[in-house]
Amino acid sequence: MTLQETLEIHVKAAIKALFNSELESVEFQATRKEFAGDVTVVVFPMLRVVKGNPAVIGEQVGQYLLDNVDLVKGFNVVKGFLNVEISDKYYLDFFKSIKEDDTFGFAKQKDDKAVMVEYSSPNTNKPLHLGHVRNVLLGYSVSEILKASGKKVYKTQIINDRGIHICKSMLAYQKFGNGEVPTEDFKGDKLVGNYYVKFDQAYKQEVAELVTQGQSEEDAKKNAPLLLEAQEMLIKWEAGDEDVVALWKKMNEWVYAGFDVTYKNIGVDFDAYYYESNTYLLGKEFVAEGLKSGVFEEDPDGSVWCDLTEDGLDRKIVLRSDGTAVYMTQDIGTAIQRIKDYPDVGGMVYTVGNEQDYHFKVLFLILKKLGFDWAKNLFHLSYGMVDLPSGKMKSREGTVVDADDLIQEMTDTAEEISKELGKLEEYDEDEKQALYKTIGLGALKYYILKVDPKKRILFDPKESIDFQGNAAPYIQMAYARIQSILRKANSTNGIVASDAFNDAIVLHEKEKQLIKQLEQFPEMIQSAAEQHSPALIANYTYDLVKDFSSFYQNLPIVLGNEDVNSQKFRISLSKTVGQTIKNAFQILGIEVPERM
RNA sequence: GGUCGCAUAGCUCAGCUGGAUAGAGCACCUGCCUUCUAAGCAGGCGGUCCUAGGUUCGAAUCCUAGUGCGAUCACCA
Repeated sequence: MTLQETLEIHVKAAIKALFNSELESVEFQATRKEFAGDVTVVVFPMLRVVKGNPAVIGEQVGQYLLDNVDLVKGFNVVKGFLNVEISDKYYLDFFKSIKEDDTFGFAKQKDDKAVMVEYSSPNTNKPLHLGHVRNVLLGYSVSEILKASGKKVYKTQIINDRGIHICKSMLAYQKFGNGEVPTEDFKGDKLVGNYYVKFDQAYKQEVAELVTQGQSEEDAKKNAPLLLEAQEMLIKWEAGDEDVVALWKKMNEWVYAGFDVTYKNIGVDFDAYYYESNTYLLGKEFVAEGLKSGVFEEDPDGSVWCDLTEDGLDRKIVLRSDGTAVYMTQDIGTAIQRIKDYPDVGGMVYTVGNEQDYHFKVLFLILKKLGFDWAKNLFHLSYGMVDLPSGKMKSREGTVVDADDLIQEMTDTAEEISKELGKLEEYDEDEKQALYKTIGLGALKYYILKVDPKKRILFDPKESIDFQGNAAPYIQMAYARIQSILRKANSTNGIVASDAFNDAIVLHEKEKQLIKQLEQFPEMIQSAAEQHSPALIANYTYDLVKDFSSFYQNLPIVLGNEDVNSQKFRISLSKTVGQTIKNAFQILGIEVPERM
């Protein structure tokens, strides 16, 4: 039971005993640091049940708690706020109960339904950029947070491997490729992306020529020979043309190999892959079923629609008049297929940008109408775009921040800073490189994850990502320091963190603050899971580390600490804080270094 | 035009179900490295919480209207 739960019972009992009234709930908050006390009971809401002066009621309740509850050792009332002081013993007992738990904060897996989390979901015609990075980091972290909250999780993606976009790259490759193949220094996704850009350049040139020949720009865009050729290619692909399919397979394989390197670089993984080239057919089957059951309706031209006007939305097309699938078709198919493949899945999370809010609203509604009971457990993890100062990133125009390049730049920056600080001299080259990556990548991940997912991020490549203050390296530094302290303690006088300390500890304010902060961690994971927000974990970790840094700079832990019992306690406390930092960063997907 | 989202310090962001004098980091200014790592600590400066109404004992938080920015409303994905 948490401290608040315990106190809630007693406050209710107090109101019952003193005023013979029933309290629905009790409102708590942390006591502000200018007042004495640890937990504050807000008296105002009680006035609905108990009439009287809030200050007087606060006094009476406080006195009751002091008389009847062991862990309460004092109180004071300021206006309508009852500040309750909690005994050190409570905090020490709590700390003892968690200090040897390396999985502190993580809930035991509950035996309920699994969640499938979709993220990344790239097109196969271009490399991953900063926008994908936000998607991938969010999806991965939310998956890990859900796991830590006690859920079983499958990570998945839908790969948009067919369509006009990949045909454009293919066509450009056919025309200008001269048999170029990926090399170790030039990944396949980059290669294919280059031909996508080349297509666009050549296409624009054609359009311009047509316009000088007198066509309107609108017509020219439709009539440019390259576009017509690409569309022809798509038709051939759908018809199963051997040459086209062979080229499509070859180029997609190049892209997948390139993506794998990037994912590995970022440090994310997947449990299941779905390909649009498979699922769009599936969607058609379910559309046919929905047509029979009356969820969908067919127009005279043969197109199939879902009428959502009664739900305040529009009519939505689910099949074109020529019988081909649209985006919605395949998403319906994919969702149903996933549940068939993983029957233990009871809900899904889609990590997709907020430009598709409407699409998912419609998708979820259609799945509900089709009668799937799991449709009520679908969640669109909608996040804001990552924009540049110049505006939106556009792959075609080459105005993107490439994922691989960005990671390399962050690693290089970490190296520069480390050298400036002149640390790491005694490290060998491999260790150094690994550390630069840990710090650089950590800084990038933290920078993105600490922001509320639904807010958009403006990324200015000229302004460097922070390595100080509310940033990953600050937190990693604290972790490394703690490991250093543990080594020091062991080498100085043989104390290890698991050594028992006795109860003759009088908690220093900074020690108590740390324990209070630790106490928050499990519920922080639960609310981060409920809200699908890694930002909560990031900000929590920062607060914990700030408290630790203050503790570390103001109190002697090993050296200069005469009291062996206190040494043991502080070492143990440091170790547990370190473990909590590690656990928190693990679910953000950020590594911590043993030294830095 | 309809719908959805966002708006807090010069900049980047916290602020949970309404609660005490709105908090951090960066930047700027002061101190602190011959004890465990200064990517740090201690402190200072900095606010019309977009505007106007409303609900409430109490509003950055909830409601209404407006302003600004973004997204979306395709037989594109």
